[in-house]
Amino acid sequence: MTIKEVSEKYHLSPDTLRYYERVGVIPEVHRTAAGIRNYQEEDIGWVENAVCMRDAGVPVEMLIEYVRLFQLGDGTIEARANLLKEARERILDAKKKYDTALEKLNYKIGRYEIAQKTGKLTWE
Amino acid sequence: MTIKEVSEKYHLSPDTLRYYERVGVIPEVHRTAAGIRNYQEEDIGWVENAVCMRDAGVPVEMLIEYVRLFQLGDGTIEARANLLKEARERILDAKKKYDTALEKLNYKIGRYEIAQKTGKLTWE
DNA sequence: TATTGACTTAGAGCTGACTCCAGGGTGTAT
DNA sequence: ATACACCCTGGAGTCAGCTCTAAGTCAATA
Repeated sequence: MTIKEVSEKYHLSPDTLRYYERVGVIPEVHRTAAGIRNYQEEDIGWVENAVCMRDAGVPVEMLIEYVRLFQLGDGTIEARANLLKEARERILDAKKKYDTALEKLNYKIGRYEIAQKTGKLTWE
Repeated sequence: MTIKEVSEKYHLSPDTLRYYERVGVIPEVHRTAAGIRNYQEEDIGWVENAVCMRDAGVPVEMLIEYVRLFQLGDGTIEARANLLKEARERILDAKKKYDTALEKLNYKIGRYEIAQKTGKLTWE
């Protein structure tokens, strides 16, 4: 799969894919004899993972660290597990904040819907 | 309430509070005769709201636009309601992505817990 | 064979959201 | 009255995470 195909499949630019590889968010991608990136299933798996984690706000630094540990082999299993657990905690914390904001928004939107009938907000 | 007290209450720096005011994330704060910020309940309400929305990833630009519309008065009620609904949609979308990432993480962490007993991951 | 278009790298540039700094004013405790 | 912690502004600096540019390579088509 070419870089363009992967970029279209995962809605990120070829530049971003190259950037992820360059800084180590994903390991080095397979190449053709001419040096052109030729994404294998393995590479695509890493991309999919990176996109998923980035979408959940996991920092690039953390993904880089995970890949680094992964490449060091089985001795880093515990460290990697801890990293994953930390990522999970961050996401759970962020989700709580999202819920707080949603409650506030729902309340406000409710008030606005009443206001749209009367033409004015009675209090803020 | 001084800027320092507000900053401690909401865990953001005085610089950030001044920045929010300068760019319009919150309306102008009340001042003492000497020109020192003296946050009233009203001002604090805006700060609380800004913190809550920022924590949920609502962009600064959107908060600025809301404050701008608010200050234009009742004629902007519909526009403000739409803005709030857009914010809600964004947050809901982001939450979905967080759930996808959480599922992935839970699955992986489960595999790592098994691996920690055997000392190696059998497949990746 | 010449052009087109997608690929390559290294490195510079951009955006959003702060964060810091210089130079100066304020307020209160000793 | 002087020290000290706090406050002010305008503007520059920082950081994460991309995004773009220049200069060049390669494969396929007219």
